[in-house]
Amino acid sequence: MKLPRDFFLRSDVVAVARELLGMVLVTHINGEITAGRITETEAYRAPDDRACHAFGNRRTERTEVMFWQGGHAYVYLCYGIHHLFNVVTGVEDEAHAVLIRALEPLEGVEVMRERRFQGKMKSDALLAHGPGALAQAMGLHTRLTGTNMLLPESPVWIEDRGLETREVLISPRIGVDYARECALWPWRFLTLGSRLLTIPSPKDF
DNA sequence: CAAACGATCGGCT
DNA sequence: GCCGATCGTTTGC
Repeated sequence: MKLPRDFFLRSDVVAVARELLGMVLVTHINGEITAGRITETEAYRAPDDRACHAFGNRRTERTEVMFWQGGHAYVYLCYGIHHLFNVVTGVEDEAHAVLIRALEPLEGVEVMRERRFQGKMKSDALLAHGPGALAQAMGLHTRLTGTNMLLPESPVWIEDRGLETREVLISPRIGVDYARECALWPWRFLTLGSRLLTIPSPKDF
C-alpha cells in the first residue's frame, strides 16, 4: 500500500512524476488524517535543469535534502507565503524532486476546509488545486522538510491504493519562465479527479 | 550587510 | 487579466 523505497530511488524523475498521478498523499498532523488523490505533478532535475533549485548540483542549506536518497520530503517557502511540497527521488547525491501541485480530497475534507478557508464558505474545487493551496490543506509546512516518508512514524507518506489513472495531460511547467530553454520542457503531468474536484481549466495550458 | 528574487494565491477591475 | 503580499534564501558588494 505505502509506496516502497525502490519507487523513489529510480533515476528517471520524469517517469516518477508521471507515475505519481493517481497515488494517494496522506498526512497525519496534529491528530488529523487528511488524504487526497494526486492529480498534478512536475519533475525537477539537477544538474541540467535550470528550473531546479539544485541546478548545476549546487548545494545550499535549503537544497541539501534534494541530494538525499529518494523518499524524503522537500518543503520550501515560496513568495514568502506558500509552503511547496516535493518528493525527493533518485539515489543519494542525485538532486531530483517531484512537486505535488494538486490533488482530489478523499479523507479529512472538513479538516482541509478549515485549514484553507477558516470557516468561510468556498468551493471545494479550491481546496488543493495549486501547490500552495495543497500544502495548506494537507497541513504541510517547511518544518517537515527532510522527513523520511518511508519510516513508519512519518507524518506524511504516499500510498498506492490501485486507483485508476485516466487520460494524462502533459505541458511545460508553471512559473519557471526564468529557466530559459528548460521552461519549455514538458515535465508537468495532469489528470482528472474522479469526483470533478480540482478540474484543470483552460488557463492551465 | 544589503538587496533581489521567487516552482503562488486571492482580491479587485 | 493585473497586481500586491510577504519573508527565507541566496548572492553580491
